[in-house]
Amino acid sequence: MPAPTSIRLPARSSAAVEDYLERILELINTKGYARVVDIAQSLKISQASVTNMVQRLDAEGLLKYEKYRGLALTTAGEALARNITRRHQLLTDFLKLLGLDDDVIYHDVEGMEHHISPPTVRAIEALTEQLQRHPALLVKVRKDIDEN
Amino acid sequence: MPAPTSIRLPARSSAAVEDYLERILELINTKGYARVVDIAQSLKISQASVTNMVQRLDAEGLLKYEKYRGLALTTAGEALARNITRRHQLLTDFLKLLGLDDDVIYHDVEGMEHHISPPTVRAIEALTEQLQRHPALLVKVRKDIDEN
DNA sequence: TCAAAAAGTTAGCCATGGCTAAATTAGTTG
DNA sequence: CAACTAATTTAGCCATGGCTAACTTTTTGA
Repeated sequence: MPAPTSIRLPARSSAAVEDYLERILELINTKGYARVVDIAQSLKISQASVTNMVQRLDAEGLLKYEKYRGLALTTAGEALARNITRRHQLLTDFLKLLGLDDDVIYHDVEGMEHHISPPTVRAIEALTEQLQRHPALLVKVRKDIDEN
Repeated sequence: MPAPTSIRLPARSSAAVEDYLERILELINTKGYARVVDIAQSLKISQASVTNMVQRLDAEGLLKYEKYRGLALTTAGEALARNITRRHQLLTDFLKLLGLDDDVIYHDVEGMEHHISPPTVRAIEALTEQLQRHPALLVKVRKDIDEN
């Protein structure tokens, strides 16, 4: 049997699952761990809700959870979380390029990110790259926005 | 009292409410009316669910509904529906410009449209206009996409 | 006109993903 | 090491927005 060349991602995750995974990865990256209380504070939801979801994510194989102890992302969970994070960052960069306010960007990305398919991600990626090479066009866009 | 110069839009609508209003306006524009059965078929949900929501939209003042008879958007409902439709069309046009497939566009717009605030709408509008004046840049973007 | 079909409604159910309150476990500290 | 505190878990609830099945109203056509 040949070595696997890619990681199998779960079929389709809900927006809630994606939000949890994204935040868990971020906590692990910044604090080194992600406790229930940390996740709850970060997502501004109750600890009870977090416990529930964490148990579900364990059942789905996206993380390993030991009751009262702690959790760690599985390979699949981490791969998924990285994908989600990359998409989030790309969208944020793109809207930033257009000159939008940080709070607007935060709000809109938070809502949109779960609904953008890989082809659209690639398209926005390509567009962002080209826009960065055409500052003059961006200047015009920002001026148009301000004039409204 | 001076004449009102603008229509008061409801505070904030759920994604479901927005989907209903958008589809109802579309049906009225194309068929001249929007029956429960039409809405149900168009949104691919049951007639029972539509009846429920239509009664709720009536209670919220977004449309006038007469049991067993029919419905008509109120001024507020139509204004909201037009806004939603305009945002939907703008997003579709934008993604089309990037060269994405119609089914991808349909899927992504359907998901994203409810999460994009007015400033971002304006920004994408301005960007779309500028991109239309720079076909060369769009060609490059589409080439980048294809190369991936 | 009147019976069958189509449309609409109601009742009751389900899943998702929140919540609070109360119970339990783990960690800390005098 | 006991007791207090913080963290976690459980139980039970709620809202949203779907569903099916059964019933009612409206429309249609022989």
